[in-house]
Amino acid sequence: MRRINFMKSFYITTAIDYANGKPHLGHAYEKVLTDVVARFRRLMGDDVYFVTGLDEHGQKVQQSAKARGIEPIELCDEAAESFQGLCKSLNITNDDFIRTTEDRHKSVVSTILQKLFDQGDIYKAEYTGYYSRRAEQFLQEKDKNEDGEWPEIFGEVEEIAESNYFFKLSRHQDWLNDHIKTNESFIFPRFRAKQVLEFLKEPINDLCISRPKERLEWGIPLPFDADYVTYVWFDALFNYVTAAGFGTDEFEKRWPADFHVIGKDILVPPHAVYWPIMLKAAEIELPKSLLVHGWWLKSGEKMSKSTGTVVDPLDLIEQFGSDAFRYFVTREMNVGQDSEFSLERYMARYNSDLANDLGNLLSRVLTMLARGFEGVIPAPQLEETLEEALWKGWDETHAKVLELFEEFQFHTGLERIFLFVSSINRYAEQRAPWKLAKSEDPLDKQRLDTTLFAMSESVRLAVGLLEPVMPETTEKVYSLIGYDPDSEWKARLVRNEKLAGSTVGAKTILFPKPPVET
RNA sequence: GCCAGGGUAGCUCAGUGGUAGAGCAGGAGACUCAUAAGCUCUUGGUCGGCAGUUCAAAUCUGCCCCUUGGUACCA
Repeated sequence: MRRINFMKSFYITTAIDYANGKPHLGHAYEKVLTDVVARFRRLMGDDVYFVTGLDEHGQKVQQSAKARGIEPIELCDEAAESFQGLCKSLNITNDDFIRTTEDRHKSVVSTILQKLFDQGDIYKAEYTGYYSRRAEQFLQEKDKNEDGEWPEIFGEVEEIAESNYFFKLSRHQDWLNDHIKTNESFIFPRFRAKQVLEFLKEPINDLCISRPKERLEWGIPLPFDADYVTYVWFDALFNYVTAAGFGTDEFEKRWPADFHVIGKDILVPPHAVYWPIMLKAAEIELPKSLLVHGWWLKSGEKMSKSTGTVVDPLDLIEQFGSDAFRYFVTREMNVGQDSEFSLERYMARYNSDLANDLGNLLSRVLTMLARGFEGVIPAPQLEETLEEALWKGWDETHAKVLELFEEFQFHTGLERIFLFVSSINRYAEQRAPWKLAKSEDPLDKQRLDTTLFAMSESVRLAVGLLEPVMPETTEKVYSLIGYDPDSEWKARLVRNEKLAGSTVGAKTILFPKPPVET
């Protein structure tokens, strides 16, 4: 008898990136966003399973490999290394990295395709269109010039007929329409669902899912016709199911996915139309939710004033650390909307929030403790109005930020956290421990102890809340203030007096500022 | 064309019916523990435009303008 008392995983995925390309800001953002959600859920106690990966088949990969005189798989291996390197440099906590050329995936795709073929969801038909031999692809009306001619780059264009396999989409159109209407949480942000419903108002055509092998070899063969490979969507989308362990015991623990994190460009039709219908036809449960993010605008186009060279946003990871990068993209992007990337904004956030407010605060605390307390955090002696206000501020921040993070409002959540950091700096000014230290009054001595404790404790709390976004910083600060994070996250976010008696580390510059450009 | 998002202080953005907000940038000041950081005060907006609903609108309705994206077998 099978035991059913397992805990359902929180299964979250990114879209898989196409192997014929280099990592850019958009890839980096999607991984960071997903990782922030994954870390947040993990800290909240969920059993998180997080997968990202690479989409490796298709015509462009085949063409690029051919142009370089290498095998397609060699090109994919390079890309896999490159994208996995990106994950590593961003501190991404994915549990798996799926590649669509892996046997486990080919096997799943074959199984599904055969099932759908057997039950009549896939049929063969002839397709007529304009074909460019040079580009090795069929062209669309929109590919034409304004004068109605085919552009030069396509060379000779001829109208040809080709037999292909098609997947029946339309039979589930009404069902999908109903599903999206009734499941409010299926698409986040909600307004994106309107676009899908709009799309579904018109009758949808069936989806061409194959390419003849004579045109495309680099793909998964159709199990029921060796002359064809499957093309794009069955190959790419089913990665989510493969990675969840379809066909193994793990599958029922992980599936359905809690979130597919995707860009707005692949919502309609792939993830919101093809994917649900494919799953419905295959009799597999639907993912619970699609988390749709916007785009970074003008990425990589900003010029450095001093050198005149283009700044690659990804260079900033190495230059200022992964936490700074993660902070920037999470703080600036309102999930669902677009945001503009610029070096100026980046440096403003880095200098102002990270270096001046947070990093400098830690410096002051460590210096004062080293100077007057031999590096040991004193116990609090009293609680006056200023302390009460500080802790009240924390309670409000803590509650509100968790609420915002639950709703993916990371940008506002981070804003709240840094408002709290500011309040610690304000508290320090009001208490002025550097003045208290010079007083002979015993009450002032009590206040001094209290102040240093309160500053240390509030910094501990603030960086604790930052952990999903800035895990390295959290760890580093914990270590510097002599805090052992042995309890679970929720408990660590509650104020206590355990820091009293801790020995702190030497003064450390968390976020060094770059030399001022002149 | 149609559909959707955005249009709030110089910049980036919060704010869904009740006297316009934050951060950054700019200006002034006091302080000195600190990464010339932090703190206090301050300049700055007829909330894209025009109508309408309402005792009251950035917030609801209509039209228009600008901008981003989608408009399928394209990754």
